[in-house]
Amino acid sequence: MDETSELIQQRIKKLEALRKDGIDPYPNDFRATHTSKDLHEALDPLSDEELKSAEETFRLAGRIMAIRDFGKASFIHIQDRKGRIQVYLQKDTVGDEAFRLFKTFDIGDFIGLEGKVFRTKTRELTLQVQKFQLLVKSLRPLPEKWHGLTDIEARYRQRYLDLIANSRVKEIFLTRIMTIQKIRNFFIQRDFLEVETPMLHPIPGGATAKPFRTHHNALDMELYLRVAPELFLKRLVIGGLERIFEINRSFRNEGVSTLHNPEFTMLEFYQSYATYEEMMEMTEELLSSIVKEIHGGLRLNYQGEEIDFTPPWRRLFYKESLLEYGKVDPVILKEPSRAIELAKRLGLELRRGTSHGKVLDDLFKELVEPHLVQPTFITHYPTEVSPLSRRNGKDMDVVDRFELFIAGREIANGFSELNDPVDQRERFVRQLKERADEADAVLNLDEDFLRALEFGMPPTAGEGIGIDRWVMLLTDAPSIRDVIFFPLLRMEK
RNA sequence: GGGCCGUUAACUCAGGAGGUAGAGUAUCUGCCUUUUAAGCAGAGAGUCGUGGGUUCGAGUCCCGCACGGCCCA
Repeated sequence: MDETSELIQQRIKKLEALRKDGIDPYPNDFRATHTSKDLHEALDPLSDEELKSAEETFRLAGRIMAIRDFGKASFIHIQDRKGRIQVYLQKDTVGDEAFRLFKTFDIGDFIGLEGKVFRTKTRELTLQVQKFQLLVKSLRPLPEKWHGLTDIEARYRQRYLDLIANSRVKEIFLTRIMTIQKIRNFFIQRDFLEVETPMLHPIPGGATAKPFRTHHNALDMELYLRVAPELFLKRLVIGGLERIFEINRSFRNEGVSTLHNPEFTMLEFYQSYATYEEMMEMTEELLSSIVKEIHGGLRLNYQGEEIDFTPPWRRLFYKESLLEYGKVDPVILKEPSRAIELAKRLGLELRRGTSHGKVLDDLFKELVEPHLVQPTFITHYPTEVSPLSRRNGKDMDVVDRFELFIAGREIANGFSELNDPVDQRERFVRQLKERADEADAVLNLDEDFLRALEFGMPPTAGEGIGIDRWVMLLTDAPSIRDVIFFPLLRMEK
């Protein structure tokens, strides 16, 4: 503890004085009957006469957020899990000794209250306290009442203070929580089962991202934190769980940015006897219903841009998007050398390789993605960059896959699943060859997954949705760190 | 990894051109029984992120480092 702080020293003295007077500064025997919200909802609509005749006694508990002291009476605001309410204490009502005790309380302390309700001259619903009890003595001063906590680093490191001081922050996280609940309900209603699959993977798969490495001591085994749950979820589909979803963490050992946190939450879902086209429709339904429930309509504002979620959303072939938004010469879609030429001219580094598909993908990220502000499905991706997707029946070089873009960023990725085990093996092998020159690539063929596929996977479509990014859109958050309680930061000092 | 910006009291912020640190909130003391950013009077509170350097003198200028933010890769 910061021993030099005068403010903390003062509060420790108060704590000692309480103990000396036989008062437990940390009791746990108070039970509230109501929350602040209960009172506001039930009593705000009442007339003054109705309120006066209400004889009910209420018990509330909360943290003291403001004190306005008048010598022989005090107004305070307390904050509980549902909000705030004003409280009035009078010396005459609570008694001299109790009032003296109350005067030692600080902003930040928790207090239990019992009393009746009235409305002040300024028409604020207020609890007139008859009895009260200290519930917790707080030893550190809270952030300032007016500006709150604005230091970004402090807000992330001490999220508890951010939550106490900035009501908007609590709203954002409530939206996140509600969103996940709605997603869960959406799938349960459609006869999907929520499952959990391993986060510790012997072979990282399901996405081409750098994994975190770890080690199991007893088994003396190298393990990786999963980069995606995909391959385990498909094993479950093979096992007969035809409709499943998982909402949980994946980990990617890559950069940190406003769109990337090393651990992030993904929804993945799989439905047998469905195609990527049905997945697109389900995505429209799912996401627009969430927007409607949270915003009351199908439009929302994200960082100054209005986004309209009214279905159906635009669908555009991958290559066409390069022509339309990227304004590229059509020859670039056919001639790998010309594509590389353009990429170099644009100053792209092409670190993922110079195959035609990879280069087109880099061009797509650079030229097309930023323009996809309204919800847009890009479809017909090159097979080369889609190792887990089923080939298109009419064109073997593209797959039955889509990615959903909103506000210039990828939100979802879905496809008809590749269930041809021979094709899957070939694509894995090709992937391993391409990555052989990457120093930190983990090169392993997931033989068990291939064996599982050989038993036969029903025709299935699957999809992943980045929950953090989706919540950013819903809450107008500019950084992914604003929607993750504890984003990864370097150690203090 | 590169560029730019930030780090001053518990919190929010000022500190011109280098001269030894300020305000508001919070805290403490006094007054005040319907206030709500309550009010009035007074007081205390600082390793100016950190380590060097320049200088008679550094919060301020220079260099390194740490942490954070934004942009780029």
